[in-house]
Amino acid sequence: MSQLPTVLDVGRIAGVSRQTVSNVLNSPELVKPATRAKVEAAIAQLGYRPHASARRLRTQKSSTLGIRLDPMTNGISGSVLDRFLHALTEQADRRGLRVMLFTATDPQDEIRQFGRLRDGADVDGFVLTSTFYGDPRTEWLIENNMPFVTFGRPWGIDDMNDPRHLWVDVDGWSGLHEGTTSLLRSGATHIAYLGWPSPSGTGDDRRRGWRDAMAENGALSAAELDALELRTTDGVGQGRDAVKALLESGVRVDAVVSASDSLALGALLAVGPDVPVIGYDNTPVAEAIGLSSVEQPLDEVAAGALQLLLGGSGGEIVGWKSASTEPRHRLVTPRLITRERSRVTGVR
Amino acid sequence: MSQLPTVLDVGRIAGVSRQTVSNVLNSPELVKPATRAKVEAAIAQLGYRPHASARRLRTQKSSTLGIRLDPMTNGISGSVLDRFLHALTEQADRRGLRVMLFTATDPQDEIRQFGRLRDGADVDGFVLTSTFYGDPRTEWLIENNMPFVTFGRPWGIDDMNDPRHLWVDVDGWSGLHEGTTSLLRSGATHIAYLGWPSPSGTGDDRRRGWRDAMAENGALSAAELDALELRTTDGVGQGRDAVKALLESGVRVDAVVSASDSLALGALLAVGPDVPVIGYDNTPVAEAIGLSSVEQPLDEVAAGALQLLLGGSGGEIVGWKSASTEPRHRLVTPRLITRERSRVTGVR
DNA sequence: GCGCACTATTTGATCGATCAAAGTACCCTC
DNA sequence: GAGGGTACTTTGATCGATCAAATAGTGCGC
Repeated sequence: MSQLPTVLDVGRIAGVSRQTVSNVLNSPELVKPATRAKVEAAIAQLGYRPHASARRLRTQKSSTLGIRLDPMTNGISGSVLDRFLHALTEQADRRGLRVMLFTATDPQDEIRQFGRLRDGADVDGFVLTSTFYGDPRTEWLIENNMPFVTFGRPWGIDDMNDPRHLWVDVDGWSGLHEGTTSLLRSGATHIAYLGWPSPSGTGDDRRRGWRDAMAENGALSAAELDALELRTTDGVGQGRDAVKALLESGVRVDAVVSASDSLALGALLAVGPDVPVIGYDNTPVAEAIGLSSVEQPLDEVAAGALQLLLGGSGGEIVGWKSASTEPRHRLVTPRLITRERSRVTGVR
Repeated sequence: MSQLPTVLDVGRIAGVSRQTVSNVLNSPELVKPATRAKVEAAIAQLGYRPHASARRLRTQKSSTLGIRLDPMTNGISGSVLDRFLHALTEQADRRGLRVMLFTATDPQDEIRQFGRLRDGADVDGFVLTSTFYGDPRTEWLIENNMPFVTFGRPWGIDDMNDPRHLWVDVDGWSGLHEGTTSLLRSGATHIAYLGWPSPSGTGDDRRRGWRDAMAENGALSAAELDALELRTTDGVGQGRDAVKALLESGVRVDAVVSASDSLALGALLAVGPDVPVIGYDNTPVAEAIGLSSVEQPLDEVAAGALQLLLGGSGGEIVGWKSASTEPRHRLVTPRLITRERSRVTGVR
């Protein structure tokens, strides 16, 4: 087990000083091409890798992002965070960043973790998921000057355009608008919406997508739309019960669009195999069952998050203080995955 | 933005030297209680946190574990890794360890990443998932003296007792044995097994659980058992087709046990709502659909993995070179989650 | 041929912690 | 009271990199 090579060893072999080796790695434009080639050869020969901790100590940067792993198993939609995490890790890697995980029991605890990770120079930026009304976490991060980006819009009134709050989100409005429109085109007119109780930033956004598409179509009155609008907490059973109640009340339902695959699956159980249903998130369940669903382009979300955090300039995590011309947020458009027909029926 | 306090600042306030502060943190038993109290007060007063990178540079340890995030969206069972990851992060945190993610395109690439992360002192141990026959990764790690533990037994002939290979696994045999036995007790005799093609360490293990339970019961001959044994690649469609073919061949099937929830869901589609089916992994799909399934106790797996890696002694990641009396592996027993009845039928 | 600007490279200092070795008390024994 | 042990604390050196400033090397104008 020989010692790992250091900049000094590389310099010795290449016949230059340690600083020149450092420059080749960090500011190649300062080094004469011929010298650079020699150094690069020596690096390759020794298999040299910079010692990340030493670099961090000196630069006071970790090139690492922290992300909290959700405590609750999010049921069916848990895989969304999972896929996002994968996309984020992959893209971060490509930019020389690492991703470190942590857990927290509640927002207050999460803030404590922010502090710990920052003080230890473990991470120098955070990616937050599942933001909510009046989220104390973003406030803390802004006050403490920690770079961060959220996956999810800030849902407060003015926050959305706060230049200090970088965010990426998926345009749920567009997803449900597209889904609803596609059903309308196929001949359905009485399309129900199955979503979550207000206020829910994400939920209300998706609901408006359905409502606007229905309004554009013009076949139904506002009162009729109100009747087709269902709200319940997330879950297969809840979705099934809500739709079942709607049907029993005698309302005509040609199709259902919903705010999640869980609810959509519940709807499927209630309406039977012949009424189209569209879910949201395109989870493995949707694929397995043959349920149409709105897919969030998580690669794009991850790429956008990193781009905002890095401020376009390169490997440096700068947060919102990047050049003032940089955009502060990004809204990506989801796409509808259409599947043949559900294989689930309303047994029991 | 004042500078973060260092050991020196703490020492100044407490009226001791930097090393004493360090000792309070790392070897409190060396410090006189009265002194320790003063130092601890100073630490609290300043809100001091040790600088992780500086410590790592000096000790050449990172107190960080690396784990690869699976590149493929594992379909339905992806959530297993997800839940494991959460359990691991939480338990690691409790022991002062951090978890860092990385991705890789294939085993060879993963080995490259091992090297990068080790050389940069980013991590000092790895947790591997989804091991397979003749896995080159474990070999590399052993040769390069990197501590690691696998979630999954090494499936080579002699590897299972190799003292240098620490592993934790779930006793798939037991899971299927229990599932099969429970079905037998409820009156079924012709229970089919739906699993993956050999050789598959995990799959063959689960298959034996079924087979042994059936043999103990003694109602069927070996030839009859052979006829009830199905093997196909993982997937809902594949499972459905395999079971459908079996039924069409005229074989009697009272129930089905399977190696995964995906296959189980396929089986459900083929047999209809009145034949019991048991899946494996207890994924959100199983819960949503109302499918009985074998649940892996991932908290226990994570705890076991860390215990093996830390060798009982405390916060130090030592790998297999811990005290020779320590156990080298751990097999945890899954438990069967019984659900009322499937809600899925064989439409289309 | 002298000086100035500019480029390329090297040297000294430093980031914040821990290791190793060297003090400093204090107590005990013969 | 000299020597030796034990308990606690401090000092000097170091981990591997980068920053800041100093030094060599080069070209060019006049």
